Amino acid sequence: MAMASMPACAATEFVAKGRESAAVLKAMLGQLPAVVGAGATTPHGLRDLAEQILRCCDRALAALHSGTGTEEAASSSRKRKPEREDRLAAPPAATGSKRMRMSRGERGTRVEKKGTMEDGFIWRKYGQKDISGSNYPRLYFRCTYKDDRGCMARRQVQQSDTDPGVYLITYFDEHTCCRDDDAVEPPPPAPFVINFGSSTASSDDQPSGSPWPSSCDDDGPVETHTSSALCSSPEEELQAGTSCNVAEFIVEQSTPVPELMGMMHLTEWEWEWDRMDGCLDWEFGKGESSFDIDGFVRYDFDCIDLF
DNA sequence: ACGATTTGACCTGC
DNA sequence: GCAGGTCAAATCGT
Repeated sequence: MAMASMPACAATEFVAKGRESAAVLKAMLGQLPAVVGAGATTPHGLRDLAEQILRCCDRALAALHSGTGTEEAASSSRKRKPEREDRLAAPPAATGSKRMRMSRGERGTRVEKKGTMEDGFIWRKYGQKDISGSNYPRLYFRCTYKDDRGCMARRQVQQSDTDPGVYLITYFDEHTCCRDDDAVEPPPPAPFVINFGSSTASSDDQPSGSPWPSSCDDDGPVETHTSSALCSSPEEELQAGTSCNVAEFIVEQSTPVPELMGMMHLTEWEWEWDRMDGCLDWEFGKGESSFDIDGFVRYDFDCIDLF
């Protein structure tokens, strides 16, 4: 809750919102031909402009991100009380600093998922805590490959009080287990899952302990390209407004920060689509649109000065 | 036997 | 002192 480095944080939020607005604009422009009718003139200039705004915002975010990130890293190395000798004598730096980070409210990337808490990664539960004011405990997971590959990715999962079918997932750190050593063993391949319409039910069928989302079980590894298998690309899809309606997408997992984009091997347009999707939720969620709001991920940038 | 999960204790910031 | 995050021994499942 504490807003560390307030100015940068606020700037980040503003830029993020501006970027999302641009993404919405871009999406709306993309839909225009479908609305007006096939063959209608595409406002290329406007779309280019929107894309330009998006790029500028991305760069601004990246700049802010890196700047505050180093700031954060520097401040996180500040003094801390000595660990208890009888328990934590061996690795004081690692455990101590991490605990400090967490305790003082390290911000992660929050994602809301419906029906399942699976996201394609394999997690090991390491803790559970009852949270005051919440009906459900918070579950703490770390990457299964923490020991094998030193992957420090963590996540916290909490069932929504208002909608028990919704899991509020907060991601911390990035998956290094799937970034460098592809040669060793393919990482869990479906960090980004797009379900269609009835996905929620199949997700419910999924045993909660299973590491894979149901949509992965169908076709094996699923990446964002899955959507492009049905639609040549999300943007084209938006333009075409065909049967593969954006409104039918339920994006069940995403990490909006650029670092995670890299970690999930998203291409640029996937990233654009990813982000845009969230924006659509954010904007269209207000009312009149036909988008499936409930299923959409709600991005929460908080302050992107983590990592 | 081994790995994953549970759960109480511990640590830290507020 | 409290709440939240993590650790690690105990327990469970295979």
